[in-house]
Amino acid sequence: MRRLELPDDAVELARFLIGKVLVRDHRSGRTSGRIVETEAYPVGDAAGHAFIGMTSANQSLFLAKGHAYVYFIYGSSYMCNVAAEPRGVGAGVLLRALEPLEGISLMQRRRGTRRLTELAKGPGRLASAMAIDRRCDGMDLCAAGALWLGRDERPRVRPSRSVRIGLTKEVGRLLRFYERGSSCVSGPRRLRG
DNA sequence: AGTGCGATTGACT
DNA sequence: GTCAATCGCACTA
Repeated sequence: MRRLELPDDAVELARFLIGKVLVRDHRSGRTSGRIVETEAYPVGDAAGHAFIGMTSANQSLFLAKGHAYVYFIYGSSYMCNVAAEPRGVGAGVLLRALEPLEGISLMQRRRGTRRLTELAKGPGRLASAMAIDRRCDGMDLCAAGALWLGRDERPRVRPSRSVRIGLTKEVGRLLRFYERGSSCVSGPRRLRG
């Protein structure tokens, strides 16, 4: 698959990434999945981790667009984001769900379930299924490496959008994108869910 | 040095 | 449907 050319801001990137493929090349094997759900955290968004300015924890959000920002939350889950702006500007897109494509048995072992629709439904499960952790933080997802973005063979449908999930700030903004009809999407599948 | 809490999940009623 | 576990980090002092 050839290198992806990413759009210029977080909202466009979140929309763009629906229907693309996330590939993980790990020593235990390759896993990949079609991205079916994302959320945008644009510049100036009080719900975004970049809002407080650059710190040791969020610095990868300020890398050039296409770099991974991976963080650990609730003592249990890793979240995988894609930086969305030029170097020095903090904004990103959270990857929330995948439809598994390659390495399904490996994902099943990592997740402890055989159900395809539950392997990567939700950001923490996505990271777990793909063996994404702190070591992936700062990787360039548009370069050759252990974690990268590619295209899917299948046609892309126009993403639906809704409010974002789990936030206490900036609650009303329609910055969640998802593939309508996919059973791998987490959470509500209607406009104001 | 102590406190509060978060872009969640899995277990349970 | 509800709810607690769990831990790294920002913030206060």
